[in-house]
Amino acid sequence: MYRFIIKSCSTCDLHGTLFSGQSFMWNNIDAGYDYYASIIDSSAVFIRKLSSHEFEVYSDSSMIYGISVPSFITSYLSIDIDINKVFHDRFQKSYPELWKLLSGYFSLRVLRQDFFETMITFMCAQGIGMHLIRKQVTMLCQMYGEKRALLFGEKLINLYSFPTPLSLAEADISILSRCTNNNRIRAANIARAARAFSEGVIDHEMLRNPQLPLPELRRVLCLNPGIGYKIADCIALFGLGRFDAFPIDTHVKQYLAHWFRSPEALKPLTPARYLELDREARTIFNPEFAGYAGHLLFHCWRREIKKLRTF
DNA sequence: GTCCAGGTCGTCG
DNA sequence: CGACGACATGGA
Repeated sequence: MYRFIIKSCSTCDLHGTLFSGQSFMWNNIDAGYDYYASIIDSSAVFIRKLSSHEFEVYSDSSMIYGISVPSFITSYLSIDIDINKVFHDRFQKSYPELWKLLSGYFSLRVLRQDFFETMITFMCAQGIGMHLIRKQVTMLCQMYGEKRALLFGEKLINLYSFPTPLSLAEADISILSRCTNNNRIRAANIARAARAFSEGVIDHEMLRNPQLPLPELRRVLCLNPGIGYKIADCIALFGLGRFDAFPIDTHVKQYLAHWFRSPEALKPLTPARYLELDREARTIFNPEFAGYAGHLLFHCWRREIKKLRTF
C-alpha cells in the first residue's frame, strides 16, 4: 500500500464529489464528508481529508493510468481548478442573487473520471430519474464487475469495480438488459459501444486530444447509436476533462429559461435548439469553463429550486 | 391516474 | 427543421 500527501490550493468537498458525474456510480464509490474510496484503473484508491487544503491518499499501486498517484489525484479531483477561473467577474456582477445562492456549491468538484465508465453510465441516463439510473449502474457493477473488499487502516469498504469493456462487449443482451431498466435497445447500444471501444473504433487517445474542437468531438461520439448531443457532451465533460463542454438536459434547459430568461429554452429541445442554447450559454459563461459552471448550476437548481435530493 | 425523470431515434408533414 | 411516439420504470 502506497501513501501520499497532497496539498490543495482550493477547497474540495469529498462528499460533494458524489454530486459530480459519479452521482450515478453509487456502488463503485464510497464517500463521506472526509473520505472518498473507489477503484480507478483497477487500483484501489482511498482519499482522506486531513484539513481543508490537505489530503492523504492510499493506493495499492504507485501509478494510475501510467502517471504518479499524486499527479493523478490532483487532476482527478480537479483541485487545480479555482472558482474564480470558472466564473468571470462579469457573471458574478451580472447575477448577484444567483451568485449568492450558488456560493454553497463552490466546493463541489467536477471530477476527471474514467472515459469508459463515463460513457456507459451516461448511456443509461436517458429520460429517467436519477434513482433508476443509479439502479442500472449498480446492477451493471454487480453483474459484470468484480467484488472487492478494501481495507484502509481500520476502515473496511466493500465495492464493485466497474465492468471491463470486454465483459460488456461479450454480454448477452437478454441478461444485460436486466441492468438497463429492461430496455433492450439501450442494452444493445451499450454492448456495441463496449465492442467499439475494445476494438479501438472508439479511439480514446484521439478523443482525449485537447486540440480536438468540441463540435468535432461531439460529432465522433454521436456516431455511436445511443449517444446524442447531450450524452456526448457529458462524456466530454466528465470523461475527457473537457470543462468547456456544456451538456443541456431537462434541468439545464429549465434554469436557462428561469435564471437567464432564454426564450429558446422554453420551447421543446430539438437538436437545432440544442446547438442554439449551447451558443447562448457561451455568451453567459466563460466559454472555457462553460460545462464546469453549468454543473454547479445544475445541482444548485435541482436542490434549491426543484427541492430534489440527490442523496 | 397523471406527470416528469441528467434522451435518443425513427417516422411523417 | 419540428412535432410526436416508442422505449421503460418508479417516485411524487
